[in-house]
Amino acid sequence: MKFNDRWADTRQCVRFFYTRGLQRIDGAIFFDAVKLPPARCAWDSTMEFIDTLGDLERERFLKVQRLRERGIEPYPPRTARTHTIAAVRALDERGEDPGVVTLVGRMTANRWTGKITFADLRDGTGRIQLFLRQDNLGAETYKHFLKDYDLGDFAQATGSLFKTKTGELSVQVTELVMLAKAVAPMPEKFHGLTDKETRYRQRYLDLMTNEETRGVFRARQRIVTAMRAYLDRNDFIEVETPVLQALYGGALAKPFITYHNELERNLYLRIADELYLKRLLVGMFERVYEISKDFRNEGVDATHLPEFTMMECYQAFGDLSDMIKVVEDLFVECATAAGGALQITYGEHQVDLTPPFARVAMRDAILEKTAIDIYADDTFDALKARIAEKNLRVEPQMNWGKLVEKLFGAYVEPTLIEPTFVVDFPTEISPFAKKKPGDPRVTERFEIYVAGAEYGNAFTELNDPADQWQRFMEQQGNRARGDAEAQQMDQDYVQALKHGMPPTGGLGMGIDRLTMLLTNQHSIRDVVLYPQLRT
RNA sequence: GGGCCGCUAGCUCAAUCGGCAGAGCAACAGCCUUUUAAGCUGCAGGUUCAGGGUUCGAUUCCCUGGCGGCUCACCA
Repeated sequence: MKFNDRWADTRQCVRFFYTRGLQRIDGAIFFDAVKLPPARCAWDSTMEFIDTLGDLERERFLKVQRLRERGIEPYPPRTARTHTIAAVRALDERGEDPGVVTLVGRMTANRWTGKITFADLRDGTGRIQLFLRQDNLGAETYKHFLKDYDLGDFAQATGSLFKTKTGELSVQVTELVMLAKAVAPMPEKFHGLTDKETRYRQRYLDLMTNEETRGVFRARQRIVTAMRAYLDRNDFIEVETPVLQALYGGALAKPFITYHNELERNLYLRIADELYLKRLLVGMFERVYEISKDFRNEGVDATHLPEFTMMECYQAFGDLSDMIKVVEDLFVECATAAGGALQITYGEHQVDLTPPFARVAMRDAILEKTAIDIYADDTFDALKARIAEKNLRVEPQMNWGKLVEKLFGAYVEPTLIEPTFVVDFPTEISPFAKKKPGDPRVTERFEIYVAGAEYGNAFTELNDPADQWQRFMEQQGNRARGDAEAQQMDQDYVQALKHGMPPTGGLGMGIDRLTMLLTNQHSIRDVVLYPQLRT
């Protein structure tokens, strides 16, 4: 512990306040710690708190105590805001003068020139300049401002609007109130906070410092709102399905396992909403959707997090072509909400999101890029050879569908820059999609690709209970051969299908990745407020 | 999981070949009544991620560990 003069000063100040505050004003007690009561009191715990502070924080905490000594509460319970900063600016732009206004916000910059200080005040809606002049505030208040206010403090400023000689809208402050003293200093104002770990772990610092970060998350909110509005408008009903599931399913992925004490059994965190949502169609809801977190116990990188946000929607009496329209509409709605334009920049790519989007069959796309016909007889070994060229891992249990998927991912996916629907996915990797009429090797399924990445996945949903049962059985076989992502048999789901599910189109879209695309962010961690980091 | 890179003051970053650990911002003591990353003077601020090793001497070289980033693999 450092016992420098500043620190001793803070101690004295704190002790002074609390002895007085606890009605123990007594010269003997005041400076004689031995006579303080042995029981823990506010003074003790405040002392312990001070011991946890760094030097700069102690300096600021000293100001907290100084304010209290003078009868000023540094954390008052209420404010008297009359306008947001954005509202004041809007009035000004219309040429209206609101008269005396009271604004609240965080002080983010000070430029002082003697008996005048220009300060920046920022609230959730914008930034405005405060003009603090000794002549307006009075010498004592002005000195109090200089001594006790720091960058980062929340303050309330009252005054009238005027333009400085450089033409900047400012508040001529006549009254200043501390709303919340910041004990810890803000990150540096010019470079801001760049350390990525700190930005993710202490997101509040990132948000208070970096305008771009706030912009990304506001855009994300607009994207989700636009998506919901579109689905609501088109008679999709928003529902909630279980996160904790006795049997997980609906996607090919590894789950998180948790344990229920009273039930004495394992439960799984859902990997998809699909099977529960489609049961609702059996129950005769015609259009349902859910926007929620899914969990997959897999790798963490720039496009994968263990928890991520998914939108799934299902439309009874619809099919793949209806989902194509939903996807195209959603891209238009969300892009408009996020940035206003359908022509977007993503990294080095310029992309036009104006429908209709291109369509290509998986076979044709692979044929074009690799000269391999996945339908030819010798396909299996040829696929393996080409995949080996790419240094991709070929597991012995991989079937034709998995090899096709690998090849597609390596040779085709990165080349799909303009929005493209890829159709006709292998049946083996599409256990919930209806087979294509006349060609049981592939399904009525598409994925939408933009800028080399996938943003959505849709099927004409499989509603034949016998076929579904067989697909589950095949998955069981895959599992037996070591495929950790294979589906478990879901008898109850098959039972539901036995009661009849209407012909249905279904779609899943990753909200995080869509937000990445529309905000030009290249790590999923930058579009999730609190991303899981390694540890 | 593999490879590469990084971790220095509250923040952003320096430190030559292994030779006294520095600057800007923030803070502190002052000056300055229209500033825009304000300016000026002064002062203070460090477990150089942790532990070990080599060395007269380690921020620097070596080893181990921690945390992170990028990338490859895995994966929706």
